[in-house]
Amino acid sequence: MNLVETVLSAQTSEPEWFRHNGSFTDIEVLDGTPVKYSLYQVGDTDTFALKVKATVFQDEKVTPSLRAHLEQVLGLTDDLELFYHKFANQSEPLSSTFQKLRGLRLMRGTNLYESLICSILSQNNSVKLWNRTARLMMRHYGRRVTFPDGSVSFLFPTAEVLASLNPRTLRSKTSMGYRAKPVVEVSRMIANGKLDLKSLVKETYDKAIDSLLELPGVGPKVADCFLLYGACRLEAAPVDVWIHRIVSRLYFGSKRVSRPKTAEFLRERFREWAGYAQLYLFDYARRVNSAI
DNA sequence: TCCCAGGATCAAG
DNA sequence: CTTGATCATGGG
Repeated sequence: MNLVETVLSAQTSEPEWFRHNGSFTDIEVLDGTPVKYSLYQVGDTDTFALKVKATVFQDEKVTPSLRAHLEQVLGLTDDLELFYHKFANQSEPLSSTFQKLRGLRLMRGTNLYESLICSILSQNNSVKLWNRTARLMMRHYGRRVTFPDGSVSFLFPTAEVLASLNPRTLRSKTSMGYRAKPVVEVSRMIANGKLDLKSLVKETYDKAIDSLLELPGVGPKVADCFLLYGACRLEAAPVDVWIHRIVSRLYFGSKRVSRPKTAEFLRERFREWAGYAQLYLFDYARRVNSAI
């Protein structure tokens, strides 16, 4: 496990965790109650432990829930060694990313609605900006929680609350630009029962994609983002500008390939590891300057 | 000032 | 099925 690389990889469909001198902090509702937790890694990449501290109300027993939550969010059961082994041959360009990124895991969200909205916010936006937008949205429209240690946090707003807003109001409060309209529209579809994400993600990949593409503000990349990070569908490979560039360079001799074909290529080549391949290529392209 | 950021959408070719 | 213009917003 490489916790720092994993959390800082910007590979999430939920707002990034806060970083505080060596440890990360996040809030999550577990068993109906907000839990604030901080964690850091001890040991090295191959032999490690995660030290977790939770701030809870009263004497709630959150350990089992928190453990299960972190296991899912950090992909702790993903068999990275199998992944490395499967694509270890030198003729596979992906293998050149393994050394630097060893221990990088794919983070998942745990809230379908939040993942979908954040994926919409991320379109044609920088990670920094869409995260700021999401935080503003939480502060303005999310439930306010005061933890026993005195700290105050805001949860992600519900679909009902965002559905009740005028898009222009949402836009002026959060500077999310033209994305306010689809955010409100999707929220209304969920609030009035026309859209059920839970049943949507139970469909096959192709069917789920088709349904998602009918939603306002949701195109191929956002749909894949939601399926991969929000719904843990590891066969999805979102193609953004970075992936588009690096895949064209590494696999097509820098020849221009369309985005749909890039996505299709990744899915067919890496199958159930397409999401992970995308993760490693993305991180490699962004962090290793000479890669592009 | 222009270009870019984890794009989507619509009109034309 | 591909290309171009347009869409807000802040950073570089």
